[in-house]
Amino acid sequence: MLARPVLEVAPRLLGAVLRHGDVAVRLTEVEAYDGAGDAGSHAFRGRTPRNEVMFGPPGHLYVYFTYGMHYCCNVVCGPDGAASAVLLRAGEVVGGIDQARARRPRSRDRDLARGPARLCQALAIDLADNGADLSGGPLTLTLGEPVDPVSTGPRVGLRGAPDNPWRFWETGAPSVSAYRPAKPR
DNA sequence: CCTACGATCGTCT
DNA sequence: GACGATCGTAGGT
Repeated sequence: MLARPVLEVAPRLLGAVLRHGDVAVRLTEVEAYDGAGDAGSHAFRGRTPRNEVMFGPPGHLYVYFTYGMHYCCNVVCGPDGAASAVLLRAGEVVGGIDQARARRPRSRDRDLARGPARLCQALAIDLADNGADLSGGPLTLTLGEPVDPVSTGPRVGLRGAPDNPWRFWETGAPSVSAYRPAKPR
């Protein structure tokens, strides 16, 4: 399934569960990054040490560090070498909630994984998990039943990329991240 | 609810 | 040397 085209995979990841140790998050919001031809993608300017996992086989986790303090994670998908990936933007904690609360002590439950960096915090994902195989082991992604209805809209925080509706979320889910417009400069 | 701003450092030009 | 697939807080409506 993850080897299908990214625009097909992304909405199917809604409802999937990502588990890391005891904490499990059910995904409610994702964004598609469509390979080296996508101006919004880290892969747009070619392969670099940071993004090399994106260019590998599907089913692995691409983790990056940003703003000097946050991690975000993606599921690599599409055929091997396509460099496409799905950013995991938000979800709801469905397992290990005590541990997730301990990692984000000031969050209300619905906010524990509401946002890509918060999701990584709740799941304790960092660069040590870059490239991890999601088919088993400590980090596991389990697909669920298709979610319906699904809403779509523009991706968050991008500048200089076409305004494609490549953000997908479960309609009405309370854990969907708050929209933040791209910061003007 | 909303908008504004600072934190903080790896990555790429 | 500029910028970033963000977040938490502060303050206004």
